[in-house]
Amino acid sequence: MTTTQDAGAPRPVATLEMVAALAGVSRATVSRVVNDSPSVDPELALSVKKAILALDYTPNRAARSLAKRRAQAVTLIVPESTSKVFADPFFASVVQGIALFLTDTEYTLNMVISSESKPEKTRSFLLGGNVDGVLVVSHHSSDHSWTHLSGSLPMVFAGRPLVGSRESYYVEVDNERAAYSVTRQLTDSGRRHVATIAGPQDMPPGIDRLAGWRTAVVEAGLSDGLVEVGDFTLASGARAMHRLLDRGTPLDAVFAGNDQMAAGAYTAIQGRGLRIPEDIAVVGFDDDSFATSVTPALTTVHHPIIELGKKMAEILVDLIEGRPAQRATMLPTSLVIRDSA
Amino acid sequence: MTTTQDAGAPRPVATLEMVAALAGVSRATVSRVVNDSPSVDPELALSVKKAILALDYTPNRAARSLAKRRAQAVTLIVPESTSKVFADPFFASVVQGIALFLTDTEYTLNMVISSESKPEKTRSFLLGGNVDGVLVVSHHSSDHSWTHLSGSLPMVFAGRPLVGSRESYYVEVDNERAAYSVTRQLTDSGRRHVATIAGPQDMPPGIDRLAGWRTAVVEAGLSDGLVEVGDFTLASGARAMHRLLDRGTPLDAVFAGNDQMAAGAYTAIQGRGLRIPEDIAVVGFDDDSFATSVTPALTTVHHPIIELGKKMAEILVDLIEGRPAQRATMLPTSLVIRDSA
DNA sequence: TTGTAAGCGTTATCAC
DNA sequence: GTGATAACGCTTACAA
Repeated sequence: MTTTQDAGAPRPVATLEMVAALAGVSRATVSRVVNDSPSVDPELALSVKKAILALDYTPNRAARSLAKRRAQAVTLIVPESTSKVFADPFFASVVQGIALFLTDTEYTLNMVISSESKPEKTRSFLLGGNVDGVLVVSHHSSDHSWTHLSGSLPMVFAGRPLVGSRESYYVEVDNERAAYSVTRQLTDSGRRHVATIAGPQDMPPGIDRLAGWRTAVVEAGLSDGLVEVGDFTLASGARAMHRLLDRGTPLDAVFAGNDQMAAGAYTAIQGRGLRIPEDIAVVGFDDDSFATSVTPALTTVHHPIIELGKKMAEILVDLIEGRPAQRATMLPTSLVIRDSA
Repeated sequence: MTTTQDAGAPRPVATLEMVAALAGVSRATVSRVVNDSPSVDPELALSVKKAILALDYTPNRAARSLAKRRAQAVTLIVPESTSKVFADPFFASVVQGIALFLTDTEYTLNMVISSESKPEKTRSFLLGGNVDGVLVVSHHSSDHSWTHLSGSLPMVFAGRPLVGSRESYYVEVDNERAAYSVTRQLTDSGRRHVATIAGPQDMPPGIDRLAGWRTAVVEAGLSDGLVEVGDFTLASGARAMHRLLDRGTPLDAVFAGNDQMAAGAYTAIQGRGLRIPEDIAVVGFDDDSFATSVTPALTTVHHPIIELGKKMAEILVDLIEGRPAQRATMLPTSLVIRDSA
């Protein structure tokens, strides 16, 4: 047991007032310099900047928010229910993109776990003026329970919300088109029994990617019956692949709804002594860390996830600051041909 | 550059003043009720509470921070360099634990990416009085570059820092002991050629777990030469396992420094047509989602990661509020016997 | 262009 | 116990 640091005596932080005194100007002028107002004598500005540096002055966020009537903060809502989403590489990258963008702005990123037990707490936090905008990142449909807040607070979603997509702001990729094109990769190379491990059918990405696959196989004159559904986790991919294999029908290729499920499919396929891509070709979606962790490296769709996060943050800031923004933003994907198909 | 267009509907947030008016008391009294001060007439308190509810009043954080000279916020520093840490299930769970604990406090959790390009920005943010405490979660040694701030700001680390551990606050498990015991699981069951895929040797968990393995194999009279080093990623585990297998020496068991590397080892082992656990037994460390995603399910060490995050936050809050706290906190681990060994 | 001064919504120090 | 009233550090009309 040791003693603690003294929390009651904060270290001396310089205030705007002190800067003003040192520079021999009024606080208003310092404030103008700090917020680089257009109209301020360059010479004065210089001496103010010198004083700021000398005192190592940093504006106090609380005071600033109070005066501006802006929190200067955006909140990321993390659904508590699914602790898995947090470990999801998709989620991780989106958050990274968000944080990266916000680093260059005046906004701070804070995170709340949307406790289902007391949604009121989250709600009042969000609506209490503590936050200028909200970001919702979740694959899962049930987590769009915050959609109704979008009337009161700027809000941007990662991916089209299942409901209320017409009045929501969101950023996504063309899942259907991308799924179609990666499946074409399979059919074009002569595969005749192309299955899919689809994502949850109550989630837009799950639905849209399945649709893209279907279009491609039908177009190639193949059966669209080889479908098993997973939940985007590695384990579910493995189970779905086993079910596919257990059908006993011919199978020479599979499109997994994301790379994690593809990795799961790998374990099932290789666990049965089959070879990728010789016996079964595999393609995925996302191009995340799983794609290059597996052997052979996975052919997949590059999903610009970090960009997606950045874009979400950018749009949110636009919204907060009253700039016009598009409701639906589509980011481009690309095919990444590796060794699995 | 006019920004006249306001985003969304700036809903009327009730202020303390309004509550006071409605309840027919002074603002001071309302404030006392809100902060449940001991001395306030129960009857008055009740009517104030009623007014609060009626107006859906939420205290303004900025104003409160300003008056209290406390940010009421703690910051999580995320190293930018390693975008991988973010997708690391360890990281994800720690953050989850932190967020869970903070939900029940007055503190807000915010995240900053410690941009290496401009460390000054991060530094001034932290030291500018915007934050009451700092949490550092990183497996990686280089990311403890913030250690020097711990003199100026309460700070808690996930895991013992490589340097300055005597004067730092941190929470961890007894990595060496746990690694020893899970390795014993292997030696006790008669395995005679027990290898390890160690974590990075510039990181305490990597070092300590290797030491635990070594003690166990030496104690069993076995060779301690079967060591390959990975970086805690799945891919590195696979590569290390291949190197182990390529040695051409007998091998019937392996302890991987974490579950991700164990999963990588699985792909290498099964990819070569060997069987787990018949040919090679595998054990891991962490008991994360990988442990149950692989087949056969992985025998591993349960690492209470969410608890670890909670504990970190708890200690940080203690520190902030001037309560005494232990510098080193050790959390218990347990063995989870599944099917891989 | 620069300064004065009035807030922003709370908390805290006093008297009463 | 309760209520004025002065901070808290900054922004922003409004003057000068």
